[in-house]
Amino acid sequence: MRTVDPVKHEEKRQAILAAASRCFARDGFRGGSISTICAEAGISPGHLYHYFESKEAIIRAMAEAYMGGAIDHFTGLAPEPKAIASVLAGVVSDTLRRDDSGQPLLLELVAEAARNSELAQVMQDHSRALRGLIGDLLSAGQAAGRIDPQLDPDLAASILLSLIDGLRAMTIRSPNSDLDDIRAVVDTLVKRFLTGHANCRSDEVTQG
Amino acid sequence: MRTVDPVKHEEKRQAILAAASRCFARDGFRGGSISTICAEAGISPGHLYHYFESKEAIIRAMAEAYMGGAIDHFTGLAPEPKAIASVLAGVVSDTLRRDDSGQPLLLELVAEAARNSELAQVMQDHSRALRGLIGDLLSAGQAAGRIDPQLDPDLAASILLSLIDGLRAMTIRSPNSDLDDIRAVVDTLVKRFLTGHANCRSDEVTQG
Amino acid sequence: MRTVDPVKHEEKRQAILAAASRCFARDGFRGGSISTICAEAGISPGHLYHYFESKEAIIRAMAEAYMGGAIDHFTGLAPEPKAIASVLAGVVSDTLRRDDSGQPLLLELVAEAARNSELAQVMQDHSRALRGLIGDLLSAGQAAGRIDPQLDPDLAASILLSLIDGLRAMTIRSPNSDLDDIRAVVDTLVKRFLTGHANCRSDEVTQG
Amino acid sequence: MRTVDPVKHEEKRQAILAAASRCFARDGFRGGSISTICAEAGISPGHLYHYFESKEAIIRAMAEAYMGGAIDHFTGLAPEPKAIASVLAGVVSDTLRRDDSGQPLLLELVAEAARNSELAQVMQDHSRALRGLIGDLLSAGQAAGRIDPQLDPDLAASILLSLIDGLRAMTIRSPNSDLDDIRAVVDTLVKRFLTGHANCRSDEVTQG
DNA sequence: CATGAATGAGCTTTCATTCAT
DNA sequence: CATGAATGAAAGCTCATTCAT
Repeated sequence: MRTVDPVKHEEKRQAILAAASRCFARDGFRGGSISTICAEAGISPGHLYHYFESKEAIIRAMAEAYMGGAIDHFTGLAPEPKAIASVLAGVVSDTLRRDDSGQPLLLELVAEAARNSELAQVMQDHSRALRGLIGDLLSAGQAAGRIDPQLDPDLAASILLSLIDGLRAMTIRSPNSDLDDIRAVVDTLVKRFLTGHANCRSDEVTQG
Repeated sequence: MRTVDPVKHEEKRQAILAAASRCFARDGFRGGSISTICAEAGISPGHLYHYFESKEAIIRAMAEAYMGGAIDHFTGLAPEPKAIASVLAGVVSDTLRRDDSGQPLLLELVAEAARNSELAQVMQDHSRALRGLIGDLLSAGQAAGRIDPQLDPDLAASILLSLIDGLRAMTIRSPNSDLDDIRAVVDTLVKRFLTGHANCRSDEVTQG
Repeated sequence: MRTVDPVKHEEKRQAILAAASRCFARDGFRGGSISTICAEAGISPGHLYHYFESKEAIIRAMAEAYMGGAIDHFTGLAPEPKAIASVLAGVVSDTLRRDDSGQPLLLELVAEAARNSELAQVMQDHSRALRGLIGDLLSAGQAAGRIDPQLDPDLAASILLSLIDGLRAMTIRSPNSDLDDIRAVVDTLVKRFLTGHANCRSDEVTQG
Repeated sequence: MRTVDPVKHEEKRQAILAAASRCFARDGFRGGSISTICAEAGISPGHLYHYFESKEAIIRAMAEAYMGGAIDHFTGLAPEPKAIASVLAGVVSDTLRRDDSGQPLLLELVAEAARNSELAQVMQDHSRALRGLIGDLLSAGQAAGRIDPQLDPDLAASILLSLIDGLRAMTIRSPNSDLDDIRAVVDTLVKRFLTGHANCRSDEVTQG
């Protein structure tokens, strides 16, 4: 009757979650099977149920981890108020750069949330948190006079998140696009949107 | 020697497709089963295979119909060159208005296309077509001096489509948002993006 | 209310049977489907049931036709009593020559008869008839002093038939065999068996 | 960390194979269903797939086991060179004696091999091996002066195998035959064929 | 005579989950 | 902690057969 090492337990849990991510990214939530995940994680199916009570629970945990990552990403951001528009434009357009193999997962997650209320809850909570973080940045930018003061920070944040989601869809819709070109235009779009200023080409704005 | 009405055949096919849409919207592509679809369509499981050779084929047909609808939507648009920015802004923000029960389907479709190459093909073809239609509108707008001439029409179209996709995700991410507020901001975003002009609040732009 | 032309009816029946033969030879009795047969015969599934009451009935009719062909083959044989051993040896070894695409059917038929009593009956009746025909030839040969008089004609006939069946299996077991070589040895075997004489090499016997 | 006994696994595999043999012998390969096999083996349908990856795989394994048995049978044979003709005659005619419930399976197997290339390969490999074994016996007999030296051992072996196959068909074609009578004649046939000597009635030859 | 729409049982296979060891 | 044997429901799909037209 040994005591369980909670650290090891958590590590294993994370390893399983990572394996699940890979499987789900490859095969989708319905297509990825428990036995595939077990094979990928190098454990037996019976054992997996010591860490997660169901497939559902894995998906939920994964969703939390996935979106938690996004929150960390934005939390880490603490730009000079003057540069906020540029930084946000960069964050959005960087969606297209990250060679995140989990890319497809986000869309899968959103689609699944549309019919799984528990997942929907997780998603809403995280989206609210994200909106809050971005909204704060925008407010700071407005205080510094670099963001159009008439924009509602929360609504604008909401739309920026939508744009990020949409760009993930784009890589599937139009996989042959030149990502650098797209990024430049996205950059322009975000800056024009946030500043409300004329002629906000990337070069000019970063100069100003 | 009675060759039966091909019109009836096509009608039935469409009815099955409609039933499938409802089921897939409710349960997802993997979750929606042939037997559910048959129940919804009021036919026997065996009979469905007189109309579609596989579940895959149903999904493909659905994808084509779904995206074909979008193309029709944009093809129907023939705005005054002067009003193009406004009209496109309206189209984008209207994504949020349509109580299209097929809403969740689009994301599902994109997620599925990420791992189903045949579906990916359908999607790419239609996306290209859509981009072309919107790009033409933008070119016309540029010729009329109402759209920023420095924007590449195809890239800009691509991003508008992404935005539409992203807005669909938003209704899931933040179902409690006030859609009218969102629409107003989206409107602003699109106009600022396309015109490149300062202070492009909806009211002002439509006046100009 | 026209009167049915019985000749045309019978022709169609035969055409369907021929189509069924091709399908069954290709796919087996269980594997060959009614709809495949209909496609091959160029008729609709519903119509097929005007000619045969069930798939079973088709198989039965086919079995009868198939074995009837063998009976015709042997009935047509009316050799000089002196030559009977040679002729029979030729008939047996010719099994390997006929490019009868229905070859596999015979084995299929026998295997099926092992578990389908109705088919078994058909098969037994025809086998008895065949044995009778061959037995008569053997008796004639014995009367002419060219067949070992100690052989029971019916038993010997039975074994010759077995040999024919077995040779059909051989083309599947050893498809790369040189059929001419095999035929020569089969020839020797049959002659030695029937005559009971020493050194019955084909050349010598036919001379003698 | 308990890796379970691979012996038990193999035993279960064999038990399933045995159950499958019984089902296939009764219903044929296409007629015998997975669920019937599972019922016969006393396991659940899902569980069967821990042992065999498909129905096809079961059939293949069965074919291998079945034909492997025949090889063992012949490998076990190490007769005095003098007695080879008798021994082989006995082996052939014993086909009719064995109350092997798998009898019908062989024909089914051959028929199936005619349209299943993987099965055909298994069958050809085993047939070649069998021919080799019998051919060696015949060569030994030839060296001992008891087998007609002009016979090609491989061809003769091929034909003996065919005869065995054919005798299996006979029990279906003519189930009312007196098997002992048949066996005696088969015995005669084989001896006459192999020795090439006159009057090789069983009694005489075994004396000589 | 002829069609093909329609059925529904049954097929092979997959999979989340449980449990004895 | 860890295994993998075992379950059974449900999946996608096929097919012989019937029937209105």
